[in-house]
Parts: sequence; C-alpha cells; structure tokens
Amino acid sequence: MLCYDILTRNQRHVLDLLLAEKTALSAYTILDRLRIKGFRAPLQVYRALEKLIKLGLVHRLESLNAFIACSRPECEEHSLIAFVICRKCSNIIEFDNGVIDDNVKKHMQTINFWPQDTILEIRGICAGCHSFV
Amino acid sequence: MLCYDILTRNQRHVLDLLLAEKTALSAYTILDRLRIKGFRAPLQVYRALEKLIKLGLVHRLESLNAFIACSRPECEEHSLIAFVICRKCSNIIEFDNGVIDDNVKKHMQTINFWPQDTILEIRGICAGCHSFV
DNA sequence: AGTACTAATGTTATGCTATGATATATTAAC
DNA sequence: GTTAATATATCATAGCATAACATTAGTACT
Repeated sequence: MLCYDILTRNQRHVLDLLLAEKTALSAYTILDRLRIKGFRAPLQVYRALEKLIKLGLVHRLESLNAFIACSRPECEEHSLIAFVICRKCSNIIEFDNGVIDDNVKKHMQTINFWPQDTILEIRGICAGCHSFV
Repeated sequence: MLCYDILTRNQRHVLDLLLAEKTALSAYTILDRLRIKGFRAPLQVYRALEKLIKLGLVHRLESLNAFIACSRPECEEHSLIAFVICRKCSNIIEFDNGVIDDNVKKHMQTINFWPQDTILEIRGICAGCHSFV
C-alpha cells in the first residue's frame, strides 16, 4: 500500500479493521470494534475515515451509509469507482469499468458539467445467491 | 401524471411540495413545510415518500439524504435514473442515458449480477457556476 | 348495510448517522 | 526551541430513519 506508513495510529486502526472485514462497516460499528483500541467517540472514527477516503484507501457507500476498504489500493487512480451490492448476502464487489467511465464523461461534456465525484452503486442479487432461487 | 388521482392526501401534499420546489428536500424539511397542512411526525413524510418512490414519482438522492420529484413522471420506465448535482448552486438535474445504461447492463452480465436498482449520482460544478470562476 | 380485509394514518418512543465547538497533544519545519 | 500544521480527545448537539402500536378510512364481497 502506497501511503500506509504515513497513516496515524487512529487511521491505521480503522484501515486495518476495514481490510480485515471483507464487507462494509458503518462508522458506529467501527467505533464499537475499536473500543478495545481506545476509541471512545464517533468523531475519532469519522476523522480517520475522512483522511482514508481522501487518500483513496477507503470508499464510502452512499446507499448504505457505510465504509469499505478499497480493493485496489495499489492503483493510483481508478477510472471509475463503482460497486455492486447483493441484497441477499450483503456481499459487495468493487469494479472498475473504463467504458462506462467514458460514457459518463462524454455525457458530462454534452451537458457541460464538470464532474468531481461519481457515485455508481448497483443493488441486486449476486450470482451465488441467484443460483439458490 | 399517470397515477396522481390514486394518491392519498398525505402523499399528494408531499408530491405537490416537491414539484413546487425545483430542488431536493430532506424528509425533515418536508415535514417542516407541511406542518401547516397538519403534518406532525417524520413517519408521515417517510411513508408518503415510500409510496411515491415506489410509483416512480419521486427519487431519493443517496448522496444527499434528500428527495426530489421525478422530472419525467410521464415516462413509464426510465432506462437509468441518474443525477448531476452542482456543489456550488445545489442545482440538481436528472438525466437519462441509454448508452450508459446499456454498458452497465452489459457489465452486470459479464460479472453475473442481477441488478435491481442503479444509483448514479455525479457531483461537480454545473455550466453556469463554472463560468463564474 | 354489515363483515372482513387492506391500506393509510396518527403518535410516541427510540435508534442510527454525522458534525460543531473547544481544548490538548503530537508532529514537522525552520 | 519556537512556530505552524495536523491529529486527538471529549462533550454536546443536530440530522436522518424506523419500530411498535392504536386508530381510522377505504374496498370488496355477501
């Protein structure tokens, strides 16, 4: 990981937890899990998350109010950060698709909009869960 | 509007308000504006919103925790419901893009995922605000 | 009309999510 | 070592959302 050694104690605790879990956690769940490390208030979590998100090591899932470690922290830049979220098993998969990204960028040009952040979250049923129907 | 006459009193109050405002409102803002109509509790708003969203007359903006009237309620089905949100003027524009939708669907097929809801919200600076820089 | 069913409403209470404000401590730069 | 910037700790508060339960209103059928 590129900037792991730059992280502070709290930031590293939060990132380590999110890397250990494979799924997304809410800020308050993170708080509870890190009480053993001395965390006592939501702000400790939110401030660490803020930095980790800025570094691209963690993403926020807007539709879940939850946070997940980036699955490709080695990448300097994603073309587009996007997620599929299974409603049954709650599994979350991050994906990166240059074609979709190009489509979006092109559309933004046609409507004359300067995009800064793009949120793409797709909720549905994953392959594993679908085969159980 | 297709199903306007089916709506109940509370649902109609909420929809009318959202149609009058051009922007997105939080549930609690809606509650405050509708106190004059007799609204007293958040649940009255949330329940009306739930129905309106199910009917496709209102959309939820996940990145804002806010709600906005659909700008194309006459459409039975959108190919993809997507928004651009200006960080400066807070203006919100709904858009519909078949190419993006097709490529998302295509990607979902390749990863074997059954999509139900797709959230696409793009935050940045709109043309009007950008020209002031 | 009366019964049964379904959907919507009203209300209280509660829980989850997020940030403001202030003071202290730590780190980096000069 | 002083300064400046960043991170931390803590308390308080604001904002968002739903559980649970009681009541009312509308619909369908006999």
